[in-house]
Amino acid sequence: MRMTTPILSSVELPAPLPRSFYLQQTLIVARRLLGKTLVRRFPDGTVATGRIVETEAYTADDPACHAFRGKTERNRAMFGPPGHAYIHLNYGLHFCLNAVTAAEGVAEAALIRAIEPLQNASRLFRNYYGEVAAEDAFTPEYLESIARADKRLGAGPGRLSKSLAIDRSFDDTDLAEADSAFFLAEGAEVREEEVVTTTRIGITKGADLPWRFYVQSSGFISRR
DNA sequence: TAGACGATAGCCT
DNA sequence: GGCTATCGTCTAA
Repeated sequence: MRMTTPILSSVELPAPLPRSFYLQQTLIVARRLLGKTLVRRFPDGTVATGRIVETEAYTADDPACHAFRGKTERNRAMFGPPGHAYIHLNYGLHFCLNAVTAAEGVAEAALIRAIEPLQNASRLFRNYYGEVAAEDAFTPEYLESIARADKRLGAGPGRLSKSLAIDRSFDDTDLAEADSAFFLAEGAEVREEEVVTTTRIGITKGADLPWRFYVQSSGFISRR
């Protein structure tokens, strides 16, 4: 028996973080994004949420930053106002979601590398794996519980984008606007002793900078 | 306009 | 832990 996907009304949705949040130093923003809530509103009106547990910072004077060599068509969003999304394709396969930081004209961003599914994890599950034949054999509650425990749905920037059905067409989405397809909202505070600060993943330039942050206790980290 | 390579993830051993 | 699919973007010519 198939049950309908739970629909969260807009009344229940948390308010987006103010644009001023993204005007703090990029390293501070990356750190403070830990614990925040990523809210995704799908075209059919259903909503899924996740808790951010891993981020990285990219600054204008950082050789690993896509905008290091100046403005191009690809990185245009990073030069725009803070609080927008910068989404790029990586390795020809995976999309990566960034929150643009710093004042307009200054190209910096925080990469969101991992989330823990919160509400409507089964929707992320479907996005990631496609329609599952065995789905009808389980209760929605059971599907939701296994989906919430599935680390593939959020641990890694490419997996995260696939689960949330986010691609390059969402580049420049306003993350401080409640009507956007997705935005960032307040969440549970992550204590300082819970945060691990380390070097970034998968880059060769600026590889020694400790600009990656993750929640130590989370099981949804892309790489320890 | 060709050539190089990248902010990865999945599969195989 | 190693290998590789796969393609948009940038750079140099």
